[in-house]
Amino acid sequence: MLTITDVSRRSGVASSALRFYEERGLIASERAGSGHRRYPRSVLRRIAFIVFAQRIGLTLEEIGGELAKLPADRVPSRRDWSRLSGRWTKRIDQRIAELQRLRSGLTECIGCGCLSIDRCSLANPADMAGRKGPGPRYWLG
Amino acid sequence: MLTITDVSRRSGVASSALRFYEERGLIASERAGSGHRRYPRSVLRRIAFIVFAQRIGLTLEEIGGELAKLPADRVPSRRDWSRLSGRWTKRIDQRIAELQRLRSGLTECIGCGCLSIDRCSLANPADMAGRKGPGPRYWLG
DNA sequence: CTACAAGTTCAAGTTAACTTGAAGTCAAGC
DNA sequence: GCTTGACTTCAAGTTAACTTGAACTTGTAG
Repeated sequence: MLTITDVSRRSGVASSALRFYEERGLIASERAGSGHRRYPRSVLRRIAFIVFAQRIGLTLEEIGGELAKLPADRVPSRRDWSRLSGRWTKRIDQRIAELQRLRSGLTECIGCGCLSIDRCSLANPADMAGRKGPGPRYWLG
Repeated sequence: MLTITDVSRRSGVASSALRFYEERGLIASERAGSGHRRYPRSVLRRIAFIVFAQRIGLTLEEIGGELAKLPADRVPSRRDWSRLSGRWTKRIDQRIAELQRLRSGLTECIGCGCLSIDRCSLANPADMAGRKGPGPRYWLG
């Protein structure tokens, strides 16, 4: 069993953040007789996944929802993690696709010269995007 | 010259946000005799770039810094925007690279079976990353 | 036994990027 | 002239994800 400082050091996540995650139900701890937190090794993997997911762009709430799908009664198996992993990989691919779309918008609108005309959908997306809602949202879908 | 509501509708950015951007020096406006804001058409392009940059992941402060490099004395030319565009495209590529790194971490660490051993750099990055600083930062560089 | 480092809780502070509300001004239609 | 809607400023509120501080307890080294 690890102390909060052990976990903090090994995961790179501050103790205060670990307490915060616990409060939000993302991780759990047992308590020593003293009231001090004690963590099983498996918490490190859980935390690593939390950090991954954050970098992918998930909120703590979403992450909590995902982690809640893991079995509560046992240490998650490779298969369990694999399912999560798959969903998150999908998210990554979506985000990459969005970034590529943004890049196209950026280079095409410069390259094609449409920056010189007012009807350019970059400069003036409401005109082009129409039903997709107002504004640059056109590019953000 | 456009009113704030015109600009808001055409850009998809709320009036309150436009005032906020002005306060932060990201955009500018002239005033009608009444004190009401009046915007030149060119502000739409500027706002579109702001929205783009935000989706890329730049903070308003960074965006302000970039926009400050545009000429203040005239409406930016295609060449001016192109320079910005190039820098932001670079940012996009970096972010895509990071996401691909995250995806590798996610699938490799599941796929290779290292999730079953404690020395896995995903579950326990401090051990592997060493000098790169503590924790999952290893994957985030 | 005495330090003092590490842990605890709980409330309040922080930053980004806005939004909301209050209180008042301005413009257009009837 | 009056109402209504758009506009103004300025202060304060909001959400996420933590951090910091206060006040106090526990564990450990000498």
